[in-house]
Amino acid sequence: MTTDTSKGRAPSIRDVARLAGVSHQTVSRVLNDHPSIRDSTKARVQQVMDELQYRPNRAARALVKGRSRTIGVISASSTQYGPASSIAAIQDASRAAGYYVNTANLTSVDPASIEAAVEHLLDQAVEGMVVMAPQSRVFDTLAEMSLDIPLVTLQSTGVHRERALSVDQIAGARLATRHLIELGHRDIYHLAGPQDWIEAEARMRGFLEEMGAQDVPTTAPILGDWTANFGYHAGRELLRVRDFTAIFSSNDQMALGLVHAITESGLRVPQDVSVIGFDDVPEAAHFWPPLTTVRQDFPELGRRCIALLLAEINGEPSSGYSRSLQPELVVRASTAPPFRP
Amino acid sequence: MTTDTSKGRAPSIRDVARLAGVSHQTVSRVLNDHPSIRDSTKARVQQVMDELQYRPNRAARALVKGRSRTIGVISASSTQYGPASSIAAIQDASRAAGYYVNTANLTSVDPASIEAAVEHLLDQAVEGMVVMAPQSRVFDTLAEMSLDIPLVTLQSTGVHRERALSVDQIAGARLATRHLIELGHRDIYHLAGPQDWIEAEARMRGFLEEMGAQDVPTTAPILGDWTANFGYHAGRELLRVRDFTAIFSSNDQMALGLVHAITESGLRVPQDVSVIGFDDVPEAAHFWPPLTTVRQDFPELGRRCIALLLAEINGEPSSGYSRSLQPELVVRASTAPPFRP
DNA sequence: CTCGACAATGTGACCGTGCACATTCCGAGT
DNA sequence: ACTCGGAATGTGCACGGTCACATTGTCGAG
Repeated sequence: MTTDTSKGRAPSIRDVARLAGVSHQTVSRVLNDHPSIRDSTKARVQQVMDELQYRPNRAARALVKGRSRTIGVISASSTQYGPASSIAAIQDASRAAGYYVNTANLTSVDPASIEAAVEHLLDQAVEGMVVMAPQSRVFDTLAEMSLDIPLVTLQSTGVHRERALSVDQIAGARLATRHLIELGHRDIYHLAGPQDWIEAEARMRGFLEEMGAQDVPTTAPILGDWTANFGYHAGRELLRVRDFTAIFSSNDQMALGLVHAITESGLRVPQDVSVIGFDDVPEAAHFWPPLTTVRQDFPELGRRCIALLLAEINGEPSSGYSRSLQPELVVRASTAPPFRP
Repeated sequence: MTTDTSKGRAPSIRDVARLAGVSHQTVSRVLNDHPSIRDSTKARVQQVMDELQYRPNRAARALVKGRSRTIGVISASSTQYGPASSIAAIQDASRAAGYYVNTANLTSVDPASIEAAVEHLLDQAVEGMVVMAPQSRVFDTLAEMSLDIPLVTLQSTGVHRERALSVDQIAGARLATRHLIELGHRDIYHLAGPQDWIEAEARMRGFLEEMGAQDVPTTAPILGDWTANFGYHAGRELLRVRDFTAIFSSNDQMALGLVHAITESGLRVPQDVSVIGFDDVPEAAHFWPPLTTVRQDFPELGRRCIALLLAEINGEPSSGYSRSLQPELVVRASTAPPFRP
């Protein structure tokens, strides 16, 4: 007779049941904290489970319950500070809630690539999805696929049926712009992000709104690609004209490139040109000069995102969280009143 | 009679079988590309699958096969550029190979937290694990847990039984140190990472080795915490003595902080002090001055890691990959010959 | 014409867990 | 003593695939 669990397979509830002298169902009840189990029975079963190093089989449970306890994350640019912070928070929050997280990276934003990522997650039978791909095209593609699981998006406009959660980019951009105007600047450029990024568009809108509200004439924003490299080259280009005293960059990396170009040309930040960024990456405080910027709380975003998603998955009333987080102006040394000869 | 798939549950192979007029086993064979299936049959089945939007149930398959097709990643500091890049590459490579990835973050390095992360992944029945937590304590804890699944580690010494894969940190550190010595520096400080990080220790070793090999006397390295903030404060401290002409920082962030402190004190990089970093984060080229550093190919590391892990999972002969990647010196403007009065 | 080999397909059991529905046990109420 | 009811536990099946083992069909060799 088979005395041991030496069958190669991991022990199952029936193995536990046999050794504990109960039925497999009783073991199942112990696992699920059923109320009417005698304490002595429960203890005995649990002891056998420890001895056998029993571990419930998730696949079997998922099969019978029809639920995978897994959520999917679709993310572009997950190597960047902001998204990476949010993802880390999402993973922590999910794990705390007993959910597993499966991430699919988007290498490009063409529909085929997006569909592949979604299919990958659906194969996993994810119960919900978080989308952290800020290009508007992604959402168009997603909308066409008509998924029937809850969907929460970060960094989106939320024009489709999905729940959107984000830091208020427009408010942040207005904060940055107002700061420059209040310092006395009138000739302000905006170095924006890529046109099809929702966040880039929102920040640009905030910039234009605030400039309009304060009656400051504006020039057309420059469209960048988020990289320090682009900021550097845009800066060199801009310096050939030099009809400005301040630049609002749509993220910190491009601001870094701008400062690089400005410093290299012999001008000084902030005496000759003020530069303000967006995001407040951890290094921004140590750029030279330390960068004035707008801080976003990425981890909090990730946590709220999971709270919202899990609530929707479990059909709970939507939690009292506000859908929009407020960004915060961080004034450092890269902005100052304009020099007036 | 149940005409449709309107049972609420997703369609199963039996639903497909019924509509296609075959047995469920034939459907299973179509799914698994069994050779002896008539083309006409295969086409018919596939058509029904499309109509029903049939999607194989991973849980059921995992249950019967006893394999989850999932690998786990344990990672500390996943918000940093290096680890984040490797993780992204790991996810891409795994997806390409038909595997799913589950990530667990380490918020702290105490044994309880590590065990919790491992348990979380084990609950998922992962077939292999990647560990990207560079503190040596993590590996000690892991070794005690005696897992019986393949384990590949990045950034480790590989003294335990697991496979280790990493960029050759010692060689990189020697590269950086030699660069400074060749420029003519003799009074060189090393700002190291935290003592219990394997990489920090390796870089420190490389530094000391090269200094020794070139017969340059050394001072004791300073132990930092990787942050720009620490670099800044260490720099301020160091400047009170000023008995050096160059500093080799164990990563780019701390180098940034160093440069901040040096510049702030009125000295210039590289004329008065040369600074060299490690990692080559994308922004390093636009620090002021652009940072000389040592580049590591993080994505390649992730890819090789998965190649190695999957080979081990599938019992294949270990691939021809070398276990160690060579880093590369990137000379920019933050290093120069020392000023001699 | 028969037989065998192989291609094409079908049948039933099984993986580990949870659910619906028994069944047994035991004490309280009448 | 007898019924009743709820607590404690057991029985068998279902979930959606795959596997081992039939079963049938087809065709060429002897």
